Amino acid sequence: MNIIVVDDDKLVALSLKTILESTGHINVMAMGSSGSEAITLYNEHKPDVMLMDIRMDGMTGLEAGEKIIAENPDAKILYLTTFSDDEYIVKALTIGAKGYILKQDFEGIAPALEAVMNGQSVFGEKVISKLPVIMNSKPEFDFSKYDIGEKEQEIITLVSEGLSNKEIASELFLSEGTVRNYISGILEKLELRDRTQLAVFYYTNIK
Amino acid sequence: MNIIVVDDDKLVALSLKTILESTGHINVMAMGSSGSEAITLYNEHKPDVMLMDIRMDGMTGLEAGEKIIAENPDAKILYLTTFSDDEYIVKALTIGAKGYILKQDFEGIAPALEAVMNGQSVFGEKVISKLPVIMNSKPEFDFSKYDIGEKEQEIITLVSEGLSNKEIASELFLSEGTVRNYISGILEKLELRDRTQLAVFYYTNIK
DNA sequence: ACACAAAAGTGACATTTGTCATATGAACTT
DNA sequence: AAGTTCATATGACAAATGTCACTTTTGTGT
Repeated sequence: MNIIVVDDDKLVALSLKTILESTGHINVMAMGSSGSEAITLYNEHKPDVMLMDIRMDGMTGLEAGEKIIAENPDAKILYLTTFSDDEYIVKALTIGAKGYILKQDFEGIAPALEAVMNGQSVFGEKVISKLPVIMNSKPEFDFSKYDIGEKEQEIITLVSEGLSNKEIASELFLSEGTVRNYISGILEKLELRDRTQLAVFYYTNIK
Repeated sequence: MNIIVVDDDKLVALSLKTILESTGHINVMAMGSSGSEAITLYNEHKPDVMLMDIRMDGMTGLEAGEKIIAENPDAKILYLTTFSDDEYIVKALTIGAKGYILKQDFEGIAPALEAVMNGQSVFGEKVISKLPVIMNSKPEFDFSKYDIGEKEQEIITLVSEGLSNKEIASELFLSEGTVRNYISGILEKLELRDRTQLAVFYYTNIK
């Protein structure tokens, strides 16, 4: 199997080469240390798999990968990261990377390459378990930043379930007028105009 | 590496055993052919990895996997499927399976097992590319079922962006009254009460 | 040109909603 | 006890919303 290793840190790149070549059936065709180099090297050698760091000076591994895949739709790119970096996972997936594994797990790299070679996708230990969470949950909304208290949050929820003021009032044992006042305050703090915008806000930023 | 193979089809199970053992460093400790058997075998042998079919008579692989993982939180289960079966992917992920690969890809199974052994997760060819889509998209709402036309859909969208009737009217070059009439009709068809409920409906069932 | 249906509009009406100024009462300070 | 704060409440008002019966306009086929 012919691969290319791209890593900022030349020492890491070299170590990888050594480890991988010692397996006997992996051949490191070339090594690079930047995103732009990655693109050049890929086109020059067309490796079976490209093993690339995700964080690099200049062009990041993701940008480079995106370009490579745009030109070579079946390019196989396996990303390496130092710690599992939530934010990049989804991005890596969407550009069509074949995997996302941790550098530390050096024993796992060779098998991962094999799997990728066979058309599969590989993700490091904690990466996958985070996926369902990352994809669904919003960044956790900071109510306190807008000075919104407990009861107000409750009301926001109820409004966002489609309840009328009267219904919310009876649900919370408040008078309808009080509910109105609460909502009025919430709208002002969130700079919204009406309850529908509040519901929209809720579904876009909170739940 | 010690594994257990569980497959409905005993011929398949046997073929897998043969293929995998021929690699030299995979040992098939036991074989099963049903979900309930899987649970017994797992507890009896505590394999490094369990390779299991996802569809089986009686208890499915998923149910069995769920129970196994509940009892053994770091059990490593790698699912096999005949064709990539969208609906199960998410479920498999949420119960904490280590992978989801295609049976057909017999060359890929051994490397996948290696990777899983190393704590990684492996997904077959087309599985991962579907993930972002599956997780975000709702089942595709059937407007025609409610007899809701083009323009009505447009209005639903606008309402769900928080626009007022006046704004929608000017956006769509309609009079405000017409917009109201449209909304009135939509609410009736969808059995909703007001625009806020419509927005809620939108975010829960459509987008 | 006529007829017919679909799309768009109107006006009137009751409700709901959002805003605001102000009031009440309970729980704490001091 | 007087003062302060906080949550809750009231009433009045304007604006937005939803409903309905009915009209006008537009487009399409004959």
